[in-house]
Amino acid sequence: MNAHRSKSVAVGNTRLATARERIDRTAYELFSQHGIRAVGINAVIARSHVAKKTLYRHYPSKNDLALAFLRRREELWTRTWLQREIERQGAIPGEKLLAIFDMFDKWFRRPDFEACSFVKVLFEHGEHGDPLRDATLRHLDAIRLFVRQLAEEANVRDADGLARQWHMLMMGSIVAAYAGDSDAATRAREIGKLLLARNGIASGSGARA
Amino acid sequence: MNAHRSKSVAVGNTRLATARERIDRTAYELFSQHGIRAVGINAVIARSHVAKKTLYRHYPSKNDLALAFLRRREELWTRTWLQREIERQGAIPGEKLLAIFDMFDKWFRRPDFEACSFVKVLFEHGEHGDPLRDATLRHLDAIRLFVRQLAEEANVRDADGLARQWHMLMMGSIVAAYAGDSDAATRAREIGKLLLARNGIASGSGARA
DNA sequence: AGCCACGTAGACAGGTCTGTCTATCACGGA
DNA sequence: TCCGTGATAGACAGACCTGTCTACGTGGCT
Repeated sequence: MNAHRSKSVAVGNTRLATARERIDRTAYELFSQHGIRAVGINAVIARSHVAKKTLYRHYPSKNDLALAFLRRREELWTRTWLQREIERQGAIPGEKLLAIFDMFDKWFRRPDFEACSFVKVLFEHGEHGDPLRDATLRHLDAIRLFVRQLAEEANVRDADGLARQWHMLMMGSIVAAYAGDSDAATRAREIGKLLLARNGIASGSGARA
Repeated sequence: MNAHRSKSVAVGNTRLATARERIDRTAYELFSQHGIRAVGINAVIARSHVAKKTLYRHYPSKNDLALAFLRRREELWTRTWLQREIERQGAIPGEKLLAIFDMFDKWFRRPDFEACSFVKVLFEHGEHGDPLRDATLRHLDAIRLFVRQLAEEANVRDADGLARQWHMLMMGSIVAAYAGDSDAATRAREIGKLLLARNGIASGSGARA
């Protein structure tokens, strides 16, 4: 598949990559920054230097493009960024869980921080029956299940319960950061330590790693 | 002002109230249920049985109507619902703070629960410079300041810090509930008790009031 | 050489939304 | 009685957005 220009040199962002790749990357940039509703198809094709017909060949509708964006977001944000980085943490029980908030802290301080796409899309397309809503819920579930794995590794009694509380903390800190509190991750981490202590996990010193 | 039909009988919802009142009530219903973006001016005028010209006489633009909706939301939700109900709680330190989550629990289980309008609008109109964003942030601040008052009443050391953590919990539970976890308030309440204990407040038994 | 699949460029239809404007009605006060 | 004010009903302009369609170009494969 991807004949013709598919052997294009792998370059920066928009130069000579496949049309498909340019679309995907541009949609990712624009959707994650401004949300899905706010970005029109015309903005995507203009920024990716692609003909409208080409975009609609690869994605029959904007909805399909949005679903592909969410999949890519899980690939890049959840798996490659969050999970991969967490997995290289030490094995002290609870260490990985707390490390989530250390990563969030850096994330929240990025100048282009634009909140979690999943939460954002959940509120943008929250109407029941919207396929985007359902997809978003599945992606949020994936994150929560990852947290549950970490909780199981830490040998807590009710791993699912802790994971749901932890996930709630994560989302709460994202909203707080989005509302302007750039120390939200630190505050959430503090609460996380209380939760770990309540579950019989010491979780080292009081200071941040 | 409000001549002519202004002395209309105070009735149910859309019957014979002032045009202004019908607009306000309809905008509140529709905006709080579906969000601001999703509801068009035409939907508001249709449901409130008002001429488009009348609406634009009272509110020069949809933006103004949205700002008025947010003010009304603070009036009805924050002040009349949340604060008034909390203030009639007992005076045991931390009792009022925990009562927030008892109210949230009922709120989350309402079949028409559609999340917090402020959080929703924050994500819908999050672009920097949008006047709706700024207004929303002020309304969220008002809630947080109320929580801080409660924290001060409870004599905690860092009332502002606790209020910010508490507010984060509140928003996190709202997102979690919106994502389908109807027990989100109970989970948040549990965390709240840990926070109170850490601040030297006993907070009664383990069971819910 | 010639076909074909993919690409670009952009006009266009059809829909929706905001906000304006016209025409008409009804009530209260001078 | 007649005027003014606010209300109704709805057509309309203008913007924008999705998705279709036409016209054309070009490189690889047979």
